[in-house]
Amino acid sequence: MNDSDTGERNFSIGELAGEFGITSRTLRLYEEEGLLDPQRDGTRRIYNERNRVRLRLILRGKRLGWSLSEIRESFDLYDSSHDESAQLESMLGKLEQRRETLITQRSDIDSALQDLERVETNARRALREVQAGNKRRRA
Amino acid sequence: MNDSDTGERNFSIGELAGEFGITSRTLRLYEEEGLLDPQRDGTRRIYNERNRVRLRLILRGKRLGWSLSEIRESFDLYDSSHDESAQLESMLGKLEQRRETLITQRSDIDSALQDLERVETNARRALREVQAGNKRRRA
DNA sequence: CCTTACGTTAACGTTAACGTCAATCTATTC
DNA sequence: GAATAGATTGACGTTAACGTTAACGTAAGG
Repeated sequence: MNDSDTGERNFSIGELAGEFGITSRTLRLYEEEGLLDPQRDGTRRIYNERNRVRLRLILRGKRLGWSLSEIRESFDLYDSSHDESAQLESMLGKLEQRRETLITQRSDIDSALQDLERVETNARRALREVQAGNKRRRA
Repeated sequence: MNDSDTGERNFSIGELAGEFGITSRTLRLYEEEGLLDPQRDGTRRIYNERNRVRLRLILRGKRLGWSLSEIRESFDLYDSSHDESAQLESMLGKLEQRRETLITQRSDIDSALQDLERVETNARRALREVQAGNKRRRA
């Protein structure tokens, strides 16, 4: 084991970037925006498994079209303190909001998929017809 | 019926913007980007039902995080000619790609919803505990 | 010791998706 | 007919999310 004593692997910024198909610049930006905070070896960034999980969450958020600040808010939501009831209630409200947008997003996806299938069957039919026409012309 | 002879209603840019919660600027931009092309009454834009349907599709795309050019590409895909088999095959490929990203997006949504539920039940539990503590303290 | 690879910060550049504002036109209303 | 409401084009401003470059440090290898 190259690292301290836990059975955990560590990663340089370049390794992590390569693995996830992003650039180092992007990782530094995410850190600047408070989405990641890797440890340091002197000045060098060291990423551990926990950081990788976070990164995966960030990228999932991006695939859903969230902005970096929306992603940060979701982290804040998840990490927020559980001691004041006012806090907890506002949190539950925000969670409910998120759920709603996720659900309309899912129904948007479903209708987009339906549209897609319509277009696809049309295209397949058209393709068969074109090919049939070609056969006749060659005969 | 205020308009020509078809039973269709027409809309000014302001009406349409108001109805969909966007600004006129946005509608003009979408037109500039080739996503909409309303008729004109002199210089004024006139939107019909067909334009509204398009707009709805645009906004659905936005909710899914698509860029305007991705949205335009999807329109191009839907409207593209059905006469050359090469065209049709490349089209089927692109459709397949779209389907894949939609499906990973949907599974992203599902896992995000699961995370959300975990956090929510935790928050509810914490809220009950806090409230129980308050009761005891008041007693 | 020199090169090469990889890292650092800082700063400026770029693109998309609008917002904002100015100058002007048109139709309606008092 | 003067004012008001909404429309037009054109241009410049703004923000987010990076890309790119400069200037520099550091560890490994030949």
